[in-house]
Amino acid sequence: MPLILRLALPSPLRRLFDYLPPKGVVEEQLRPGVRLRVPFGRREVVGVLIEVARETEVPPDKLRKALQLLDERPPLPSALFELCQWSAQYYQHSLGDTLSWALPALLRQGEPAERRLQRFWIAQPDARPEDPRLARAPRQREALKTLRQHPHGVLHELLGQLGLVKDSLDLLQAKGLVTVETRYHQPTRHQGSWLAQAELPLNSEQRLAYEAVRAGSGFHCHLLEGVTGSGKTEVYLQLIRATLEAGRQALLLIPEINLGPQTLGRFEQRFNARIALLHSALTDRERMDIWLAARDGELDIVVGTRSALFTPLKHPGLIIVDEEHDASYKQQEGLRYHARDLAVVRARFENLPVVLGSATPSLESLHNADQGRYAHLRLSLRAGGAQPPRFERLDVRSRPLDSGLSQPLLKAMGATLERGQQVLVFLNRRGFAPTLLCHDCGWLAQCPRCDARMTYHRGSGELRCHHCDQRQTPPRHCPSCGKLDLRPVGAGTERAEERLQLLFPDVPVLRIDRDTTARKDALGKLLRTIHSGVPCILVGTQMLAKGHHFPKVTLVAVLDADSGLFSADFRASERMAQQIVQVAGRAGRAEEPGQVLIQTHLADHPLMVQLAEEGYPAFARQALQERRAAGLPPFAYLALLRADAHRQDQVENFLEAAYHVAEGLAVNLALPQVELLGPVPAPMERRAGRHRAQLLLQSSSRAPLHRLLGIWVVQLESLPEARQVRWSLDVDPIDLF
DNA sequence: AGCACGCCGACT
DNA sequence: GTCGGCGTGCTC
Repeated sequence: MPLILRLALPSPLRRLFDYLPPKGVVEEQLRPGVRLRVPFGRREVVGVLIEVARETEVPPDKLRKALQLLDERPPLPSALFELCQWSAQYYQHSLGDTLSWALPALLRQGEPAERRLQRFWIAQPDARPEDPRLARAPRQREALKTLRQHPHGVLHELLGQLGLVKDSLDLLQAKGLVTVETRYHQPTRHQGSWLAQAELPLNSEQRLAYEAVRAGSGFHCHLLEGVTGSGKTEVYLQLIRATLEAGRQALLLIPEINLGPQTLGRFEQRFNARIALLHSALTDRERMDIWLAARDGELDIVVGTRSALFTPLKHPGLIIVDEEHDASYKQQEGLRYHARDLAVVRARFENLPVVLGSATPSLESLHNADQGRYAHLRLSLRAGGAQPPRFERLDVRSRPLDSGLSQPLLKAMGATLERGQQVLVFLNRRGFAPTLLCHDCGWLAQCPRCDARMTYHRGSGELRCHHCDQRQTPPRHCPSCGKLDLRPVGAGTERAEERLQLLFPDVPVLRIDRDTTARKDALGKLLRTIHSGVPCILVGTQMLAKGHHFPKVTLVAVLDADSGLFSADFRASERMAQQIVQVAGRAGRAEEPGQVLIQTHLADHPLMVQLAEEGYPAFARQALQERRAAGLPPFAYLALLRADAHRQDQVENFLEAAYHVAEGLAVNLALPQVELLGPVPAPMERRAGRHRAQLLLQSSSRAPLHRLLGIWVVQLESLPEARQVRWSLDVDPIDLF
């Protein structure tokens, strides 16, 4: 019997494919984890060997021969390979596709798993621009000066960017003033201490947290709940220093915002270490070089967003997930993994400590801490004894609103500006107005492709759908009754900006949202104005809630907090509270506590009261109780089957069929814990011209749910109704849309 | 998911 | 006459 190679292939199909070995390849070379190029249908793909078997169910006429063995040894270390297998299983995703998400693009295209040697131009240490041989060679002199500013050398490909000309360098090389080195492109480190800069002293709470993480050995998980300004980052830095001293590598995950450069800067100042930042602008080659360097132990610290979780580490010592509550850790397509949850799984597999940090922890993590699964560490003291911001509910029931702004709020803003301080207005809604309304007949500007209103953008003079990016010029007459009285209703950031500029003509009003920061460095320019300290008003969306610090802002106004309290999504209130607290955290400085005014029509709502009067921890307690009472996560486990299609009946048929299969499984497998809710139309039934619906599975415990899911998805794949729809299964969905 | 095959509308 | 629309069938 010949050898049978069982491969995971980059395909959504949740099964392995069997092949015969390529010509001339012997059994010893076929180690699980190596890549092979194989014919697949009418194309060639790269697969990963899962196992070598002696027999196969596949009829011999279908069995094909693999084309080429691509690796001598498996490129993916076994710990990570196991993490991928676990993830594929947990998220009910195809293993081959899961591996594709984890491997650098070049590896899944079949490139050799080798780093690229590159040429670097380096000035000799004793080369001086004053060298007499350069007295009559001004261009060489300039080139040498430029090169001397780069002690690690300049990549050959980047010479042009620095205005360096190869001819000058060749001449300098001939004089022995410049050399070319061929080596890997990677950060370097000098001999000696890991610290390039002294550490800040830790306060008592920080020290406790630091020591708690250091005290354990092997896997343990810590929830570090630290209010803004309490110095979480310093704790991270010192934990990383201790990790480096132990000869190990650290992995830091950050949310998907532009905080990478800022974080990297801080790390580079602090450490004499080899640090890499994984960000979206990297080329495939750069990404693979970092991946390989980390795997081979040639990087000390890896910083990156969600997908960086899959970076292999030769000597892993610590994983930190910063802002662990942030929704960007959940991937919303393909393999729908949650990087925070997988970080904990990975730490368990690799026997490491993991730290989840946030000022506003997710209810999931708080619950895990309550259950004793995570150690709960708290940082409540602000640096320099700064006072926490004061929260005030501003009841706007029966108060007239002027472009979404109430009189008391405007008064408070005026007073703040008069004192020479800055005001931040938080409004999580872009555009001028959420919709256009005909005052005569009630017609609303509706997106033709979605069940949603179109937002009116005055700046660009168009109606835009924020769900499918449909754009059109607003009608002059009402399309329904022909009258001319079309009015923008409600207020977005654009309208708030315009109105505030009218009301406060003497101060700049800076709008910060996706529309005003689309151009490169537009955000940087706005931030520089803010940091110059002039009194001004910032109007912005959640972009303002993340990362930045505005010491001159002493008043934060939250305009539309209510939407979080009556949304259909059970997580809306948690998100709203996190956003409010995060925005509030941007404000204030040591001497001057910030003031936070929350405009609301629901001033008596228990969650609102808790948040404003007692802060986030009390809010979270209250919200957790409500979740428990309602049997919602984290007290229950969810899986959501989503489907969409051109025709509504196709979606219905598929979900009905899926329902019956699941119902049958629940009975046959005796899994009464698993409840089926639906199928129901999605909260937005039509989006981008497609009909959407979903089926929710809810269970009081995880094991029965997963038992059912594993069998269910395989059956869904072969359902004839499935061919007419696009469907996906979301395990632990974070939003039900 | 790709990719090809296959059968019906407006055009270089 | 053909280019190309997306239905449907398959991938060891």
